[in-house]
Amino acid sequence: MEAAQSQDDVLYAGELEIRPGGGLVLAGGRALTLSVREFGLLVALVRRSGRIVSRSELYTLVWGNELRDGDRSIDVYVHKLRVKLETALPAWAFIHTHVGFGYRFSPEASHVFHNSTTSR
Amino acid sequence: MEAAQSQDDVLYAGELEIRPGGGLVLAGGRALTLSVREFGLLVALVRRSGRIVSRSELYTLVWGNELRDGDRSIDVYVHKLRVKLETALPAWAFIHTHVGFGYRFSPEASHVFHNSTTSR
DNA sequence: CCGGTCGTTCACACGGGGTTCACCGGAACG
DNA sequence: CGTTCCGGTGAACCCCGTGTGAACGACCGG
Repeated sequence: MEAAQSQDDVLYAGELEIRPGGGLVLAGGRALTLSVREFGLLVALVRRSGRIVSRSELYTLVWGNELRDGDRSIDVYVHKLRVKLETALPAWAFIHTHVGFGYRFSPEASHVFHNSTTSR
Repeated sequence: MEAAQSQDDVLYAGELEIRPGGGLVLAGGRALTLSVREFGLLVALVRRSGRIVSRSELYTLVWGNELRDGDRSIDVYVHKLRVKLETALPAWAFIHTHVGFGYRFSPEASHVFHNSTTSR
């Protein structure tokens, strides 16, 4: 499980502000509603920003025990997280898949179709 | 197969930064998306920088068994790697062919057409 | 009880990855 | 030169890893 951190440290990642001690996530100033698992997963990823984290490591960090073969919980929760993050901040992509390796957290501009700002 | 290395050693080669334990490659600071095979091949080559590595040795290192006669996997994956590396760092050539012998990894300035910086 | 949320699991869809094949051009060789 | 060998390259193919919607049961507050 995640090592306990001081109650008042704050993580920043792009437009995100995360208070691991308070269970709070602000996306562009607005609060996100995350479940316990979603929040734990996000914190685990953010604390390892830029690195690829394997599924089994993520599972151990957030769920607290070993990832069983065939368990898809990680995939499902990554998806739930992505949906909420993208809903809040459509212009950004945060969680990147590295097939065969795991997931990497890094705020990057999403490849939005170039509706040129001058369109129409 | 590759000998296990400490999880946090880092290989540098020109503009490349490679974390064998983390499955991550940074090219000029930006993360590259490599498949498992591509990554293994790159690591094997970088760990032998400057030396010529035969196809069969590469195959044994990355695939874990003997290279069968007529198997072109190495060629294909060298090509895939080259494409991704060149896309990320057009000014550099990393993997050099030695016909009849194998491949040699070495970051060298590529012979780019001198589009003078004053072009356009 | 009743409705809602949450975590887990399942089923199916989908795309990326690994392998193989075919074709091509260049190099080496006689 | 003509032939042969070797590596480069694009593409077809199938499988597996991942994405995704939904069902299900546990739990909780009202």
